[in-house]
Amino acid sequence: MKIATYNVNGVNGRLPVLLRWLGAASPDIVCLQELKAPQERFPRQEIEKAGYGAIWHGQKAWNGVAILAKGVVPVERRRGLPGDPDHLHSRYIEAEVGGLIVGGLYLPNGNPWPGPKFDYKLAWFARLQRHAKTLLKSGEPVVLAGDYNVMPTDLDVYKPERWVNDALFRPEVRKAYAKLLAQGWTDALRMIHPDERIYTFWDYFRNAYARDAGLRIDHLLLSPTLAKHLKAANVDREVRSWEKTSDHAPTWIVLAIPKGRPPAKPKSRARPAR
DNA sequence: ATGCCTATTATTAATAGA
Repeated sequence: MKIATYNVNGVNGRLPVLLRWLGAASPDIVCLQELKAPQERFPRQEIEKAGYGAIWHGQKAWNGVAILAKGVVPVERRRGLPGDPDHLHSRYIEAEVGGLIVGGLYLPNGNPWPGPKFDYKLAWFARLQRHAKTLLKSGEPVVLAGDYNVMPTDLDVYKPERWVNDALFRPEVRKAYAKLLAQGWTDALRMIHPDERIYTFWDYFRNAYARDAGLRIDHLLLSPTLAKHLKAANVDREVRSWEKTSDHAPTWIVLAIPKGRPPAKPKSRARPAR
């Protein structure tokens, strides 16, 4: 079972790149971010033709998230996080796919710091933490995948000192990410590659990809029941070199579970005697 | 260094991204 996250940076503008990558990588489940398309302009037919069912939450010009699944339509569980005061930003969508719960997210960028956008990012992060805790407590197999807009550590930035006051690397944001992990989630890329410099994003500016001036900001977090089955994780970084490509590269994991046969929900230990 | 690139939306420029 291969699960990927990909910030496409415009699902219509990048459609040839998306379809080419889907054909080459053949993921079972994909979380997409930054559709940059209103609900009615999602390229459903082209994606269906490629063999994927889809649910999506669009928005005019900005944001937008989707979940694709090979051969099936994801069963939507929710869109938006509990406690969101406006629901104007399309940044979270959650579905059941083949017995797994998949949360696809696009965390706010938050620049500039300080300011209202940064405050919104922290507030959104807090809502994500609350919802993530609820998901963990359910004991279900869950993956939370998306563009978190945070580099968790120095190892995830080509030049940490240049980013210390950026909203993607501010201590408050890194702490929020660490606090989320401390609930019991596993950062899949880091589990497989504990010491490697791995990036998922390269700026369009300054020839960043050629210089490998990258950031690791796209993450797949696994609940304990899924983390046990993690077999591989990586970034399809060559996609970043394609024509008319996104500034992010697809990031993926492989779980050693048969498709549609998720690990059994752990039994409750404290079972009343009868 | 606050610009360099790229997309969307609405009219040739503004805004957001990270």
